[in-house]
Amino acid sequence: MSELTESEKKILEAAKKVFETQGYSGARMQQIADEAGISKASLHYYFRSKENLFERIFDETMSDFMELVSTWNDDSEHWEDKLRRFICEFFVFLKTRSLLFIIGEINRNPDLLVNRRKKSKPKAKFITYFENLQEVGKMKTSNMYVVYIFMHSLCAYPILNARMFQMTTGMNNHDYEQFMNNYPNIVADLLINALKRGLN
Amino acid sequence: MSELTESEKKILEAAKKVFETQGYSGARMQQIADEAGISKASLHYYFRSKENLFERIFDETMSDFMELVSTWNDDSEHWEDKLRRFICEFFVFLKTRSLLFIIGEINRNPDLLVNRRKKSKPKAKFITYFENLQEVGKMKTSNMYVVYIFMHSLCAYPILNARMFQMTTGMNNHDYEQFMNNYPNIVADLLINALKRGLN
DNA sequence: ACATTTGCTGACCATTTGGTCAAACCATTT
DNA sequence: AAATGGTTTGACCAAATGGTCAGCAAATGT
Repeated sequence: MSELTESEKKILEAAKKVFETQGYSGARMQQIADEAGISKASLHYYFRSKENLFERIFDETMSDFMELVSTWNDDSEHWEDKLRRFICEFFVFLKTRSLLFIIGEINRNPDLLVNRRKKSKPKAKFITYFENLQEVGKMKTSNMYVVYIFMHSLCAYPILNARMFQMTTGMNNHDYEQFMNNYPNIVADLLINALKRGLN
Repeated sequence: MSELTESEKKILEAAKKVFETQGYSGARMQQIADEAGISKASLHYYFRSKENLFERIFDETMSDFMELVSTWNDDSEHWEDKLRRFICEFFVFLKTRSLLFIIGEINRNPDLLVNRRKKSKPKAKFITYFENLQEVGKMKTSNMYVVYIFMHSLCAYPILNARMFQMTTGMNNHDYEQFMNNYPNIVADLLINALKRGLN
């Protein structure tokens, strides 16, 4: 199925690691080659340029995020359970992808988003789902854009900013991870409660 | 009072702009010189090295953040008003500093935090303030670490991630700014409500 | 008027870095 | 065994980049 050779896989894995930690400007082709255990010339044999390789990595991670954002299957599950499950999955997802990399690169070069804008849906399914539920009268009135942003912020930022939070709260790495174990459920509680109560 | 010459001010301003948008690796000494309207040689005349100039900029912004985090004057104002006012001020503050720059550079080189750890307070005043209020029985039981992280996340992330939120919600730049006008108050409402209700 | 310090710069340097290329290597085919 | 075609690399190149330095110019001191 996968049309990638062993070398290509190694390169992409190495490139991902280096780009995500160093950013485009900070990444070095030699470092990627070393990490992949091949020569720099081989790197250029498979991927013409740094720009080329970067786009490959960026697009892949970006696609993952976009897919997640637009994933919201409209089955019969009750919205509370659905939301809680989504938040837990969202959190796990965020821990394994470098969102900081994406945000940082977009900040450096906003065109990275402009090029993608065409492909993506105009409005996150999450928002329309809850707006519909609201119209049917199954839920108090809330601005679902706010709920959407709240959910993303509460899930993403504690991961993005983990190091600084560890410092300002006095927790060490282990404490913080422990602390984060139950965190998604607290977020779910808060949002479910806010939705039930209504948020304007 | 200010012991900086006109040239030094221009350089620092230019360096801040360039470092914050491009990061350390992406920043070019020539670009900083151009932005400041002087020669590259003059840049090195005032600040020995890129590293040196970077530290100056980073430390300044970092200090601003650390000061804000530890700012929580324990006056007689009611905690609800105090919290709401703080959130509004926090939000304005975040809009004028590049938090993404700080987080990105820390991610690239965690030592930047390790060196600072000594100077900073072990625990944010915010947390102890509300923990005390709780003990006196003026408030339901909540994990104040959670409240602390909630507040930071809800304020910072919508600014950090503005571009992607604009895309996934279908708002343009103007709409989003409009939307953000009342946002701090919604955050305050949510947190005050959560604290009154109790959060575990 | 002369000397000295200070601010500033063009020209230059050493190193780094993305990228190229001819040649070697290796598995498969003929 | 020779030819073939894909893979890999050391050696090399040109441009970019952080940094240096002798010297100029303008203020400042004597």
